[in-house]
Amino acid sequence: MESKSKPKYKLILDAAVEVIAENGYHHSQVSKIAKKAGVADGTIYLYFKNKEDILVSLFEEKMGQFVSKIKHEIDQTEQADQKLYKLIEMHFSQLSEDPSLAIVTQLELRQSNKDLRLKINDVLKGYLALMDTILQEGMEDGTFQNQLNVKLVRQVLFGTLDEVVTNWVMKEQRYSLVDQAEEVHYLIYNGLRDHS
Amino acid sequence: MESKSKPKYKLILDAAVEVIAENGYHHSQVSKIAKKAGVADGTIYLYFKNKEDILVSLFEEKMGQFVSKIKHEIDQTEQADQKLYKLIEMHFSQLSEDPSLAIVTQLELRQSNKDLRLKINDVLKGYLALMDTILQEGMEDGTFQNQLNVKLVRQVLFGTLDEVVTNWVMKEQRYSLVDQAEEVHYLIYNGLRDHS
Amino acid sequence: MESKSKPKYKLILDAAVEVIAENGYHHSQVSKIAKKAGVADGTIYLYFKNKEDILVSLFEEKMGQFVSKIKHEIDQTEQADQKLYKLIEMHFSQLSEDPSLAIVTQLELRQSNKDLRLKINDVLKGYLALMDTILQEGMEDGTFQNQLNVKLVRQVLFGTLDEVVTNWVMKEQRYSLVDQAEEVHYLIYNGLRDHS
Amino acid sequence: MESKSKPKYKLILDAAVEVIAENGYHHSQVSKIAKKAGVADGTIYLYFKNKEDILVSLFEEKMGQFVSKIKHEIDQTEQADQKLYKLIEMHFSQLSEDPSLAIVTQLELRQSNKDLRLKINDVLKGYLALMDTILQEGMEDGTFQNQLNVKLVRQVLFGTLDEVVTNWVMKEQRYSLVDQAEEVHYLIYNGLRDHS
DNA sequence: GATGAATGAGGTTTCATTCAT
DNA sequence: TATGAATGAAACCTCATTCAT
Repeated sequence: MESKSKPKYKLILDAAVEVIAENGYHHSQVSKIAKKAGVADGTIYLYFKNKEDILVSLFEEKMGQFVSKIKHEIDQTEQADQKLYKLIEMHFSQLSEDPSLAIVTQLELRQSNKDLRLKINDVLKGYLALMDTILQEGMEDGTFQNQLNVKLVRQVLFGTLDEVVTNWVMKEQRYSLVDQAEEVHYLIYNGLRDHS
Repeated sequence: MESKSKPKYKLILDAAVEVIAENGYHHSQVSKIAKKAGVADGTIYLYFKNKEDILVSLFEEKMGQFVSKIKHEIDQTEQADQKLYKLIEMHFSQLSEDPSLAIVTQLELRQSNKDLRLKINDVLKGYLALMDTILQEGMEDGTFQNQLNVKLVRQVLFGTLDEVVTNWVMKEQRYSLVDQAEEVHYLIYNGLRDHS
Repeated sequence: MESKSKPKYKLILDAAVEVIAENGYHHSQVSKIAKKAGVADGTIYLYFKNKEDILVSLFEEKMGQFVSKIKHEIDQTEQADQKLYKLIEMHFSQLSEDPSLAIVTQLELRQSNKDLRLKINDVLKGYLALMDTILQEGMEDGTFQNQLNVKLVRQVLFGTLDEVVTNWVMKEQRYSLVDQAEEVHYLIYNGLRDHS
Repeated sequence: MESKSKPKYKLILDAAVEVIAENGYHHSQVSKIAKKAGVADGTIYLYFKNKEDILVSLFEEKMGQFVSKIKHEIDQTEQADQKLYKLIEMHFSQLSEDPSLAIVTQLELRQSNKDLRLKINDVLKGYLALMDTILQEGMEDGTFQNQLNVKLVRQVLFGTLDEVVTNWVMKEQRYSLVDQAEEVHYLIYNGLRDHS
């Protein structure tokens, strides 16, 4: 039951992350979220169209911050392979620092239906575009091979990161996720660069 | 309403795949599966403990065949990189040939609760072990670098395959999945082999 | 479909008595009770934990009134044998006046499972204690023999009342129950008093 | 899974008593009874019309023996008050000797519906008639008062016996039921005899 | 007579959403 | 804005009974 002067909108989203991480997606009733946020059930519907809208908004909000932080770091980095490293490292570090969010994104939100997952994918597009940019840059400046199938490589990259984080979450975060950044970067980069 | 002389067990599992692929996990009532299988609702419970058991059995059955087919092919292949290629190619081809199954494994089955997901992970272990074997072999015979972190590489491999298939399913199978095998193999293999 | 301004809690309990008396315990679905009470099915669960809780509450509520009315009358009576008579007479008269309740307590509620029956027995304890008090008093002031086994006599008394009422209910209330009070009192009292 | 050469009819009834006493009325499925009797589910229906018929037959069979044993003893007794004592004592002793039957008759069979209970009451009529005979005899020979309302007295007697046995069953048979026969007889007899 | 695989009707409870206040 | 009491649709599973063998 947080409160202070935070706008109710944010209050509700933060409550949602906590409630879902604690109870799992299917046991996260609207009434539970309302209680944790310190508002009435009905109030939720003044700020969100329906339950799904809470989840999409939650993902938009968190993912927006997630991506913009990575973008900011990358903009201060020169070489494409360094940018790739930064992306991997920050992907891991940000989720490491917010385990509740990690549980929600890696496990709980996937239990939602197809419609919601399509909307979530929309939100992800910004992140995927960022990956594309790095790859494109690297191809152009010779860091990576120049005939890469960007869409496919992006799937390799995203699929890898996603799987590594999910494994870490399912193993209950018993080891350092960030420590794996270097090795993951090596494997991906090694696959992408020109060895000729 | 299929029937012939198929044992009811198989009849029900096949019906379940179709119904789930058509209607989505959460709209796949037991009664719908029973109808499609051409049996009474109660008959389901002569063969399965409960609804979840249908799903676990479905996954066990299909995944068992999936893995054993790949294993069989790989046993007839010599070099580790060729085995890796076979695995990727057959992973893609088998799911290409059974789009209903692909929809179920990539999208619908993930909507299940944590318990079910843990059971599904158990079933996956056999497949992951197969990957480990290939990697180990390749490290020993010099096909791959010999200091690889097998567990991590396996996550790169599985994460990549999973993501590529999911993308293909979400894009409604509008392109050839198998055609991507070569490129995926190249990227992974390139990341693993020794370039010195 | 009653309503007026009665609180829903009471509305539901009254509906439950009627529905159970009419349809029998096993054909008294929650939805039937809800309809008779003029509320939605879900509303029941705002006031009661589950279906069993309706029954326990019903019994507590009705039995509470039942006993307290008898207690009140008895407190205004002097002699133990007169108190005994009052108890018998009011036991009969109260059930006579509410035949639905009589059907429910004598027949339908006994069809419940062991757990529920234990809870019902708990509720009965207050009534049995009242009987004990009367017996004790009568033994002390010489109305009854002074070496009675109170627990056993109470079983004779309660068993008799219960059987007489059940017979009346099963004979579809075709005769006056209250008219039997005097004779029952005579038989019991005659058995208890000192004839020396 | 008994067998030998017992006819299946008896085999099934004996199994029914055991199963109901062990599992309670509501958890005594026909299939469980069949298994305990060592026959197939369908076989039950060669000997009994339906499930209810098993219970009625069970009660008829056991109650028939119960009553005829009491009758036999009573026929060898002269005085009405001694016959009353015999009836009480044997009522208690027979149920003491077969606790499974006691549980079934006092607790489990009462969970059945109204129809079944009416049939059970039919079976009881023979026993109640026996009580009537004793009372009638006693009234005629002056052992009891001669203006008794036989039907009502019989309810006092049966209600008392039933309640005393039920209490003993619910207290898990932790004391001697037969030891209470004398006291119960005294209370009833004292209520019935002429003190003038 | 005996089997047992198959049937299919039936009911409690949850929870997202509304709307009168 | 905010409330929270009320709504009502929706589905898994059990088990008495049947009937082809």
